[in-house]
Amino acid sequence: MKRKSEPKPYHHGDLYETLVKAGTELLREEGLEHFTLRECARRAGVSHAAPKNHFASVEDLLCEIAARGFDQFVAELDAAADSDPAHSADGRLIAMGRAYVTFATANPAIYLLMFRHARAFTKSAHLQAASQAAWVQLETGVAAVIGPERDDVLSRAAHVWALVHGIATLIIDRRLPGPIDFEQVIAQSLASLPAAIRGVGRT
Amino acid sequence: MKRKSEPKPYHHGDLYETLVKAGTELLREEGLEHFTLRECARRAGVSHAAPKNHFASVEDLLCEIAARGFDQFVAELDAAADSDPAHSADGRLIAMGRAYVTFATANPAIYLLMFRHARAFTKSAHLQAASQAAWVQLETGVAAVIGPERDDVLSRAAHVWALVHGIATLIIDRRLPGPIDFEQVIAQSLASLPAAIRGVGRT
DNA sequence: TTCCGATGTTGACGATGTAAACTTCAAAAG
DNA sequence: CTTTTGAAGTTTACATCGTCAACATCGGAA
Repeated sequence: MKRKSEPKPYHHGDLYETLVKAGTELLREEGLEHFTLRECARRAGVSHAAPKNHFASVEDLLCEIAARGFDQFVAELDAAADSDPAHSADGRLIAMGRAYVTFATANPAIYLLMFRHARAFTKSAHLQAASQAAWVQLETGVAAVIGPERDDVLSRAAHVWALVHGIATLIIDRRLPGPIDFEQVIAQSLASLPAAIRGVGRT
Repeated sequence: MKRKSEPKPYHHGDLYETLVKAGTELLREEGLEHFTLRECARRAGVSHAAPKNHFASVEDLLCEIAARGFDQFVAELDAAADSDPAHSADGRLIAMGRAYVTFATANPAIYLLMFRHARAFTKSAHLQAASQAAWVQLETGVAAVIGPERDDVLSRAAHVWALVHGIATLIIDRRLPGPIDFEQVIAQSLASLPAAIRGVGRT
């Protein structure tokens, strides 16, 4: 038959994409703690063992979801950096930092999956590539701020990452005391960043 | 009988302490991901349902373990601050930051339980008190650096916390790229902290 | 000495991830 | 056009988990 030209190769729809989509929604709604392979199958309308044909384990499905999260993440940070009106290196880094925290708080469960979930990060080529791209992006931004000839680009990039990652996770986990103004924390922290990574006594 | 004078009130030993101890060891050995109430009971030598008499749920046991972790954590940070040779506010804050990261990397599973595990933090008075003490400790250190009359002590304290929390979690989760020198990251990040939270244009 | 209630055990329930055996069906092979 | 084949999906099963309820045990209060 094949009246539809979309990829519907076998009896059911293309379950792979359906599962990734259902898994992403489940993650957004219930969080990583309540993420369940059987619930993904339920939402996809198949039996609980059907995913086995497409994902060897629940980790494999999570890896694919995380990899797609990284793709979107990198794209949003790139867009933010380019939208900096002053087109200065400092402005680009700060804009990226803000976009970082914005992505994290807008997609908390996916962010935590991407940056916290420890397991099985070496098993997916897609995930490794996307994750690597994010790091290169950060390194480039830092090098532009402190100067590419510096020998501490790596550790300064780690400094930047730690700060925005810390802000993002503390907000997501609701660890900051009630009266704190998140916006003020973000603005102040990011504003201090270029000078901090440039180092006190250096150019 | 009671030949032993140690607290063995009923048929078995005092299971409460035994479970906390077994749970802490299990956490250190296997991590939060593989923490299991039944395994705690197994290690304590009791049946799988025995813990129910002392902890209503697995979360309750984790709360007690976390609370004790906070007690030790606060003590170590206090000791580190007092051991600063220069006795300067900056030096005390940096020493506390270093002790923070040291505690986290030395007790990764317990640290993650304390600062990451989202659930049920409002159910334990012990935990709430210990956690609050840690925050006050941080606020005091920050106020000493930037001046107690400043109106942004809260947000600057959040900045400091975010930085050390970010460093700690990135190291624990092995997210930093291989060639990075952790010690350099810690030293540089902490060194930049006093000036960063003092603000560029202020005293 | 008796009795009670806290403590611990046993067995059960539903949920999960995963494996194996079985079924279905589209497309390749003849 | 018929046959075969193997990927995709279903069913069943198993071990594990947290939690609950019914029962057993025994130290200390009455």
